[in-house]
Order: sequence, then C-alpha cells, then structure tokens
Amino acid sequence: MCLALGVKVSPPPPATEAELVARAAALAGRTLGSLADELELSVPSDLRRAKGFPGMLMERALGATAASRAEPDFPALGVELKTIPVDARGHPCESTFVATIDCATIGEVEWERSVVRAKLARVLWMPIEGSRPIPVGDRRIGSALIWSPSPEEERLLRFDWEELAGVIGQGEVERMTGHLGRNLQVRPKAANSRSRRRAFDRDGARCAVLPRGFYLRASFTSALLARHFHLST
DNA sequence: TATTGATCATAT
DNA sequence: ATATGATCAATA
Repeated sequence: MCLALGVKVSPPPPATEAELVARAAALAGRTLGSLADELELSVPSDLRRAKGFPGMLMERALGATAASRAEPDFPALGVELKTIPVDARGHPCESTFVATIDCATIGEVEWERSVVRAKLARVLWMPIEGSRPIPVGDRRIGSALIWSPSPEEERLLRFDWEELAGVIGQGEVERMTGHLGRNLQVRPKAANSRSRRRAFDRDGARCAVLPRGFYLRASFTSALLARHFHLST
C-alpha cells in the first residue's frame, strides 16, 4: 500500500487544456508554502538564490514535463506556463522573460516563424503574490488565465519584434538597449555580464556578444491581466 | 520608484 | 556550455 509514497504528490500531465485550466483554477488562494509541503519540496527563505522557484513549483503542481526542454511546458496541449509576480493591486512586479535570441540568425527569421510568436501563441498565466516583504511560503496564488494574443496584441508584438530583430539582424547588437520596444524589449539573459555568444557585427564579421532575450514589458502583461479581471473590453 | 542591466539554480 | 525557470539590484 505504500508503493507510491512520495510519488502520488506529482500529478500526471493533464490530458486536455480544460483539465489543465481546471487544475490551475483550483490552486487559486493557495500559498506557495502549502503547495510545497504537499509536493514535499522545501521553500527557500527568499528568491535571491532560487529565482526559478515559483515557476518550478507550478510546473510540478500542474504536471508539466519536469525536464527543461525547448518545447512548450505542455507539449501535447501546446501550452506555455508562465508564473507572473504581482503586487497587492494585481500589477506585475516584473517583466516576463519570453525567449533567448540567436543573434547570429534572427535576421533571417520572419515574425510568423519566430520563437516569440510560437511561445506566446497559447499561455497559461499564473499570477502569484510577488511583493518582497511577503515571506515566499506565504505568497498566494491568484486566479489563472489561459490566453492567446488578440489580433491587436499580436500586431503590437509583431511591430516591436520586427524593429528589435531588425536592429540585431543588421549587426547592431551592441546598440541594443532595454529602452527599445513599446511592449516587447531586449535585455541580457545570461549567467553574468562576461557571458558571450557568437554573432555578426555590422560588417558581417564574426563577433561575440552578451546573450540577450526578449521580455514582455510589465505594462503589456498588466493590461492583459486587467482585461481578465475587469469584465469589460 | 520604475526600469534597465545583471545574475542565480538546476538540468541536459 | 546552453536552455529552462525567472528575480535581483543598481541606476536614472
């Protein structure tokens, strides 16, 4: 009778999107601490050395594939899981990482085939209290939202993506700054500032640059979440 | 104090 | 080393 001790705590992958959404919805109001206890995981005192804790915890709780792969979190459903830290008013505390950038080839890619578009095609947003004074274990999980970009949202994302990818594609990576882009931006995504990835400079010569990634600005995700909680628009 | 640039853990 | 999960912390 005890064969499954420590095993039953991790649920199997949901069979349908509806099942996934139902599981996520059932987590609303729970704290990260109670969920961690149930999954037999320890809660870090803070996130300085455990930045991925909320995300990993939700993956386990919802039955996502444990292995970190270059696939959606729920391959069979085509759904990407994103936790998003929010303040007391429900406003995102942070931007949302979307994807790393291959600076050497992004110039050859079109928006329709971009990894940003693919990753954001279907997202399960899990808002979680993220105010730093709140102990990690006491942080509550909010109301989940399954989302796909509206035609207008996709238009906005495409506009920024084409500008940003265009700059990098022209070999102007070093001119890239987090100030560019209204809804999507490019920022470092690396172990540290000495990390390097191969790319091409403006003359087409090989060079090494700081790895970067695409991020959704908080203003964008804030509007997206607000649309969910206010019944209009 | 909002935002940009820097960084951390784990797994493959 | 690279990719996944992100948040931290210095700056403007």
